[in-house]
Amino acid sequence: MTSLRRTQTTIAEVAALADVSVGTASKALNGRGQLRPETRQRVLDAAQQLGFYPNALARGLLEGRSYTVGLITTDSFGRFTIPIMLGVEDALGAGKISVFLCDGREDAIREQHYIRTLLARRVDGIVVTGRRADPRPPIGTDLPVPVVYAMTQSTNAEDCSVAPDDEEGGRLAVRHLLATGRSRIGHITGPERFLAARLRARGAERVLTDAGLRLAGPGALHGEWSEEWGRQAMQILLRAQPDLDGVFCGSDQIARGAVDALREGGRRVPADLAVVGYDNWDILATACRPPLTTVDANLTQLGRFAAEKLLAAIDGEPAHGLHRLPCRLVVRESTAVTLP
Amino acid sequence: MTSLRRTQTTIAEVAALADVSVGTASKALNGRGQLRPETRQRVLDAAQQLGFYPNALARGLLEGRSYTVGLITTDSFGRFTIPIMLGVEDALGAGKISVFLCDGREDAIREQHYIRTLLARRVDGIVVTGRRADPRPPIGTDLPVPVVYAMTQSTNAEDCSVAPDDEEGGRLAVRHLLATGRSRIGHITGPERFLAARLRARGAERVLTDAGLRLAGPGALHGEWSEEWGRQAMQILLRAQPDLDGVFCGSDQIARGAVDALREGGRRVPADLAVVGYDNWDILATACRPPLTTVDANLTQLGRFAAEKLLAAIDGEPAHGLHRLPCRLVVRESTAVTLP
DNA sequence: TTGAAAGCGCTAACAT
DNA sequence: ATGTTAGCGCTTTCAA
Repeated sequence: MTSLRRTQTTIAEVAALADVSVGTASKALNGRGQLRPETRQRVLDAAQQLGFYPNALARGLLEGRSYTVGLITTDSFGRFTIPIMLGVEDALGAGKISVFLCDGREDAIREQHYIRTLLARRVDGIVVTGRRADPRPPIGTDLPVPVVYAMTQSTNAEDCSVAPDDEEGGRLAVRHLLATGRSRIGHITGPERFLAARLRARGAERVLTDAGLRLAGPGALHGEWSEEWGRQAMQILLRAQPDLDGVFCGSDQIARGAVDALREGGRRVPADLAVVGYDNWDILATACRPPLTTVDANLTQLGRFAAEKLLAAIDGEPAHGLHRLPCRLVVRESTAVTLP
Repeated sequence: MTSLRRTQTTIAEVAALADVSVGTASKALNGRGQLRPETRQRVLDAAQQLGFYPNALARGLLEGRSYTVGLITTDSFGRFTIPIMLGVEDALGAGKISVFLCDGREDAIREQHYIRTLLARRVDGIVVTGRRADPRPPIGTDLPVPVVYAMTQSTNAEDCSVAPDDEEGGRLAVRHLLATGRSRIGHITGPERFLAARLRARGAERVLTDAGLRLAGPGALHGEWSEEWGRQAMQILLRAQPDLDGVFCGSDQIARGAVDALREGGRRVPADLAVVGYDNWDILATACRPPLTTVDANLTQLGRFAAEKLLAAIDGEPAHGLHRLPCRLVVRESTAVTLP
C-alpha cells in the first residue's frame, strides 16, 4: 500500500529541500553530469522524503514522445482480443510504456476519433487488433507513428500485420488424427466467408491429400461457429459416412456440439471417434466430456510479438507484410488412443 | 482513413501560416477572446490545411491534469472484467478522457508499480476492477487522485466501491421460480469462501422463507464454479429430494452442468424441472438445451456507473462506501411454464 | 562541481 | 483586435 502525498511534488521543491538548483537536482536524479557524491545523495534523500516522481507530461513534452502506445480494438474486447491485449500490455508494460485502451466498436468514425486523440497525446505507436484474420483497410495513410495490426490484416501490404497460422493449425489437427490411427476424417467449421475457416480447411485437406486420403463425406461442412451447428453437422456427417473415425472442428464450440451429438448418438469418444477442436478456449475444452484436444493459436504470444514489432518500428526498424505465427496442439482425452 | 502529416504540426506553424501571433492562433482555435471573424477563419483554415491538432502533453502540463484515468485490473482481464472495462471506457471515452490499461495480475508489487506510473502520468483518477466482490486492501492511502473500486471492494469504508447486488440476484431468481409455479427448489453454487456465493444463497433463502418454504435437500450446495460440479450436485440433489421441481444455480456453468445431468437422467427441463443460472454468459446460456434463464449482473452498466462516480469525484464530488447495483433476470426457455 | 537560462507546445494575463 | 510575455515541470546546454 503506497503512501503518497496528497499533493504532487515538483523537482523545484526537491531542489529547494536539498539546497541546490533544479538543474543540479535533475542531474542527481537522473544520474547524469558530474556531481559530488554527497550532493547527489542529498538530492536523492530529499526526493525520497518528499515522495517525488517526475511529471511524465513535462518529460514527454520535452522529449517529443510519451512512452505510450494506443491499442485500438475493433470488436469491443471480444474473446479473442483479450489474450492479445494481455500480451501487448505485458510486452510494453515491462518496457515502461503505458497502453491507451480504445474500443473502436467496428465503427470507422469512432476509430478515426481515437486515432486523432492518440496522436494528440503523442503516442509512440498504435496497435490495431481485430477478431478476424480478414484484411481491413488501414487506419490511416502516412501516420506520424508506426502501426501494427494484430489478428487482423491491413489491405496495404506495406503495413505490418501479425496473425496466427491457421493453415498450419489445420495441418496440426489432421496430422494428429492420422498419427492416432484415424483415417476417415471429417471437417466441420464456421462460415466460408471467414478466411480463417478457409485456411484451416485447406491445411486439413493438404495433409489428407499428402497421405493419399480426402475429407470424409461431402468435404468441409461450413456453418455457424456454434454448438448447435456442431451437433447438426455431426449428424449430417455420420449419415454421409457412417464409418467415420475422426472429426476436426473449426472451433471448440463446434467441437463441443459434435461431441455431445456423438455421445447422445451412442458413439464413444475417443474409442469410436476422435475429435479435435480449435481455440483452446479452456473453459469449454476442459468441460467437454471427454476433455477436448484442440489447437491453440497462442494469442497472448501473438500480442507480445505484435508489441515487439511495434517497439522495433518505434526504434526505427519497421517490419512489413504479414507475419503468421505458429499454433500449438493441446492434446486431451478426445483423441486418446484406446486399446481395442 | 485519416491522412495526417508524417510530422506533427505546432501552433506556431499554424500562426505563421495565418500570419498572426501564437496567442491569437490559440484564441482562434479555442474560440476565446475577441477576434475579427476573418482572422479567426484564417487561423482555422491554416490549422485545417496543416492538419493541426494540439499537443495534449503541453496542455496537460499547463492545466495540471491530463484527462486520462488509469484502469487497474487484478485478474488479467477475466471474463467478468471485460464488460466492466467496456463500460468504463464507454463512459469516459465520450467525455474525452482516455484510459490507461494496467494488468495488475494479482501481484501487489506490480500494482504499486502501476500506481506510481499512473501518478507520474498525472492521471485524473483510477478505477480498480476485480473479479470477486470480496473486500481487498485499498491501493493506497492519501493518493493525490480519486479512486473507485469496481466489482471489488476496498476494506476502507471511506473508499468508493461499486458491486452488483448479489443478494437481490438470488431473490430475483427464486422469485421467478416461485412465480412459475415451482416450490421444491434447490440451490447449487460456488465455493462458500466467495462472498458473492453466500449473498446469492442468502437472497434465495430469504425469498423462500418469506413464502413459508425452505431450500430443498440439504440446503445450498457449495462446490466449484464448474459444469462438472453442476452435474454432480444435480445428482446429489435429486437423490436427496426426488420431487424437486426447480433449481437455482450460482453460475451459468453450474447451471449448464445441471441441465445436462437432468437431460441425461431423463428429466425434462422445463417440464419437470426449471433451472435458473447466473451471469448471463450468453455463449453458454444460449447454447444450453434448453436456453437458460439467468441473472445478468449488468456489468457494463456497472463499469459505466463506476466511471461516472470517478468523474464526479474528479469534479470534487466524491462518493463513499459500497454501492450495490441492481441485477436483471433474463428469461429463456429453461423456466418456461408448460401446459400439463 | 554547480548554477543560470533556454526551450519543449500551449494558454492566459497583460500590453498595445 | 492583436501581440507579447510568463510559466506549467523538466532536461540540457553553456557559464561560472
